[in-house]
Amino acid sequence: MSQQPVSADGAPRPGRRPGATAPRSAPQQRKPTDVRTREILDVAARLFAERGYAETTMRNICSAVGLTLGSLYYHVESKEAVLVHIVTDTGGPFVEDMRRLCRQEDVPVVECAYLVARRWMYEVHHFRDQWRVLMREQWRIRGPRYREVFDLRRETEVLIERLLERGVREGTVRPHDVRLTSMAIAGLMNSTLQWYKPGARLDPDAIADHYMTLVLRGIVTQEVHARLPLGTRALSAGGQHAERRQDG
Amino acid sequence: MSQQPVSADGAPRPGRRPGATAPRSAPQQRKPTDVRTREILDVAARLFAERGYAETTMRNICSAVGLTLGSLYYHVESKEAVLVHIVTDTGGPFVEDMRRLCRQEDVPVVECAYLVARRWMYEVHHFRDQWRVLMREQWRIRGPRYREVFDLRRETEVLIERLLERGVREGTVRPHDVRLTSMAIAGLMNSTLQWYKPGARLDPDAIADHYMTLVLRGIVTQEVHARLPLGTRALSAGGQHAERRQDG
DNA sequence: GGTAGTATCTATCGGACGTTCGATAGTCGT
DNA sequence: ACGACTATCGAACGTCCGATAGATACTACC
Repeated sequence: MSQQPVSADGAPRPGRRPGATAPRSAPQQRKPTDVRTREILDVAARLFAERGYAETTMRNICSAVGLTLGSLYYHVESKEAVLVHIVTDTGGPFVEDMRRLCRQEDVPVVECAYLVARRWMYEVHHFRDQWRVLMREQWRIRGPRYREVFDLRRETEVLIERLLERGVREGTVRPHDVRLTSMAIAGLMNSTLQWYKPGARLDPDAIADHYMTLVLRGIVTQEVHARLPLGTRALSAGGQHAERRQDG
Repeated sequence: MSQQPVSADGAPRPGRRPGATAPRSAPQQRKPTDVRTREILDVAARLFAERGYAETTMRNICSAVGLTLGSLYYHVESKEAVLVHIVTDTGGPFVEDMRRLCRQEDVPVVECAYLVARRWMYEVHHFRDQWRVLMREQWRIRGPRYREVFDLRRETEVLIERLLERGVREGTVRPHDVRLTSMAIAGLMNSTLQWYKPGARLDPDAIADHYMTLVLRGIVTQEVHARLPLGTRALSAGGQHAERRQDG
C-alpha cells in the first residue's frame, strides 16, 4: 500500500500540513483537545468498529486520516494507546451521566429508570463506533489500565442496583435479585448494538422505553404495573439529552 | 517459541503418534468425526475464547495440541476454516434444538418459552468457549459462509417470533412488537456470556427462569401474569437437557 | 532574520504470522 | 513383502505489521 496522504475513500485530502501552528497542548495527552489527535481517534474508532482492532493496521489509520506512518506516531503513543483512549473517553463520560441521573433522589425510581434507559440508548447509538469498540475490544486492555476500565463497567452496574434498591424502599419495586436485574438491563441495552441500525423502524428512545418497560413490569408492584405502557412513549418529555462532546 | 510437542500447560503429551491407524474418514471434512481434528477444534475454541481469534496464532494451537505446524495443516485447511467449523458446529445443532422446542404446538407457549430459555442457557454455558467465539468472532466470516452463519442467527430470531405470535393466538400473550421482544430474549440470554461464570451463585436454569419471567411478565395477559414466579423455579421438571455431542 | 518548536515526510528494522513443501515413519490390505 | 495411505516432522518463504530514526518544511516569537 502506498503512503500517499489520500483518505480511504479516495477523496482529496489537504495533504501535508507542516507545522500548522497547532494548539499548545502536548500530544499523547490524556485529554486529546488536539484537533488532529481527535480526528485520529475518531477515525480509529470507525475502523476498529468496522474491521476489528487486530485487523486494523496503523497504516490503515494513516491513509484514512491522510498521514504517513511516522506522522501518526507523532500524535499517538502506540496502537494500544489509541484503543485505551477510545474506551476511556467513551466510558468515562457515560458513567458520569449515569451517576448524575441515578443521584436524583427526588425523581421517582420508575421515571429515573426510563431516563437511564434513554440516556443509555442515546449514548450507545450516538457514539456507536466507540461503543462497539468498547464492548468488543475492551478486554484487550491489560495492566493498570484494565482496572480502570473494569471499574467503569462495575460502577454502572452498582448504580443500577442502588436505583432498584431505592425503588424497594420507595415501595414501587418489589424485593428481588437486584444484581440479576441490573445485569439484565445492561445486557438489554448493550445488545441493541448488535442489531440496531440508525434510521430503523424504531428510534432509540422507543426501544429504551420498550425494554425498560419489559424489565420494570417484571419487578414492579401491582399498582405501578398497570401504569406502564408497552409500545408507546413512556416519558412525555423527550429532550433529556444534554449535548456533550462534539457531534459525529 | 519452540516446536516441541508439549501442551500449553506444560503437561506431558503423547508426543509424535505416527500413523496411528486413524479412522477411515477423510480429514478436513465437514463432519469432523476425526478424533484429532475434534481435539484441534476444541483447543482452538478455548484459545480463541481466551485471547481472541486474531491474537491466537496457529503456532499457539500447535503447542496446545502437541503438534507441529506442518501436522496441523494436515488436519485443518486454514485458520479461517477452523473458525468456520467452530461457529457452524456450535450454531447448527443449537438452532436444530430450538426448532424442535418451538415446534411443540401442544405445549403452552409460556412453558415453551421457559424450555427455550433453559436450553439456551444450557447451550451457551455448556459450550461456553465455542459460544464466546461464535458471538465475538462470527462477523469475520465472509463470502458464502457468512450467509450460512447469518441464517442460523436469523432463524433463531424468527422461531422466537413465531412462538410469541402463537401465544397471541393462544390468548396468553398480548399483541405487541414480537420482533423487539425476540431481540430482547436473545440479548438477555447471550449477554450472560459476558458475566456469568460456572459455579456462580445461581445456576443457568435459575437465570433462564428469572430472565424469561422478566420478559413474559411484560407481554403476558393479566391472568397469566399472576402465575409467573420471579426468583423461584418456573418449571418443576428439571431434566430437559438431552445430551448431544461429547461432554467438555 | 534567526532560533525554537511543531508537524510532517521517507526509509528502515526486527519480528511474527499463515501457509507450503518435501521427507519420513508407521500401518493396513493384499 | 510391498505398495498405498495416514500422520507426523523440520525448514523455509513471502508478506505484513508496529515502531523508530533522522531529515525537512513551516510558523511564531523576539
